[in-house]
Amino acid sequence: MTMQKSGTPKTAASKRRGSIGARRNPATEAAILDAATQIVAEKGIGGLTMEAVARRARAGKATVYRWWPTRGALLMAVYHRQKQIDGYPDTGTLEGDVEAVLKLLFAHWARPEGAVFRHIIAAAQGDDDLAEALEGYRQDRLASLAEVIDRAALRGELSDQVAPGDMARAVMGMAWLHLLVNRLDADAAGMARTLVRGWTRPGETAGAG
Amino acid sequence: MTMQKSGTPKTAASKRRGSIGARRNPATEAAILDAATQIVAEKGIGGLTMEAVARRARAGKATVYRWWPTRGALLMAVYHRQKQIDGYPDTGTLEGDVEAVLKLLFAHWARPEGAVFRHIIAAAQGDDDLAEALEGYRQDRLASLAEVIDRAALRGELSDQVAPGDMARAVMGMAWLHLLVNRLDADAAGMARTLVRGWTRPGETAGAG
DNA sequence: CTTTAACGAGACGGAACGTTCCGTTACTAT
DNA sequence: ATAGTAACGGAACGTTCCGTCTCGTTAAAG
Repeated sequence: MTMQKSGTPKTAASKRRGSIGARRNPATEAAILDAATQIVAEKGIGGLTMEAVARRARAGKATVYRWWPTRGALLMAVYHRQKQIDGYPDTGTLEGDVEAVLKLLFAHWARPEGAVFRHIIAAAQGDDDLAEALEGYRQDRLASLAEVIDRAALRGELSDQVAPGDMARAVMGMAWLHLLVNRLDADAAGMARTLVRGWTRPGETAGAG
Repeated sequence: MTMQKSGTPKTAASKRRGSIGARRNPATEAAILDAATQIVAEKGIGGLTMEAVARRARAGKATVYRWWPTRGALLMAVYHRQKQIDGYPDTGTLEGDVEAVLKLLFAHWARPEGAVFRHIIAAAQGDDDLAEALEGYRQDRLASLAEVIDRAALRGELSDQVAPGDMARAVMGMAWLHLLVNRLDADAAGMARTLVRGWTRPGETAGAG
């Protein structure tokens, strides 16, 4: 008499993670995030379906949906899990700092797991919730860049002709552009030079009407 | 014996666009691109399914797929159809030109049809063919920016410390960033100033490393 | 012990996918 | 004139994924 229904092995604890009671199972959370990370790294965002994640994690779809109601939420969780770039190095000059920032970002994004971020930006274009989450994260990153710029200001290195906020956005824009067009191998030092130094000849500041 | 199958009105030419022989029907192409444009403008990229396009255009799905094998290809066609920004104005200064470029781009992207571009960038993140098409378009845009920068060089306005290619990419990055985070109302003049003028104090060029 | 909630598994209807037929149409080459 | 060719609208097909919903099981909380 086969008591169990279908393929429900009750033999060992090795399989079937199962509930640990009326509370969230950390092992399940980890398994789902692991699965999602692997899938994105292997097949890109196109392969990341809630079904595929549940399958690989040996989890029920309901469990996935319970904790991450949308694919965007799941993506964001995957990225947050591995973001640990919080401070940027202090090289002594603004240009050196900007170069270091760009190199750090490019190196991070070039990793298989780091590639998730471009898909987050992409998905945010059609997902308001994700767009909001991304905007929060972006402001956080801008604040980090502001610290770099503040340091330059304390050194007395900064011009008062341009707004620090725009400086941060220029760096971010340069970084995102190269991420989105898959040019993470570009010359970060040259970019930093272009951003930080003026484009016009020194002392000749052509005053715009 | 009912000769015609199902609902095949043979009464007038008013309905059923139909074939015009063994060649592509321009009316069909227009109808499909019109439908796609309308759908994106009305419901955003999320509503743009091949089925919906075929429905609205009163076209067969096979016809849509015949000419635009992927949604990305259709998106690109919609955008190409309405892109007519080819030259940028000559304001007399690099900073003025960059400001004009940014304002033109922001104004264009802010239009309901112009919003397609951000979805193209998004879709390109997971579609190699579209990514390639986007890259071609991007190079074309970079070339346009190069013209602006060349004009400044001819005026003798340009510094020789930074690469013109990086200048163009910095402008593009700034523009794309604001497109992708829905900040097309930002201060283009300030951005232009930040990009073109140096960030550091004039005459004090802090030599890095 | 009873209640509660998370767990794996999977059935369900719906939507869109991309493909494949069909019969019709009209240009094109013979 | 006649046959060949290819695009057209339309519809049906099987597949995949969606998000919701039940199950029976498990173990903490009360």
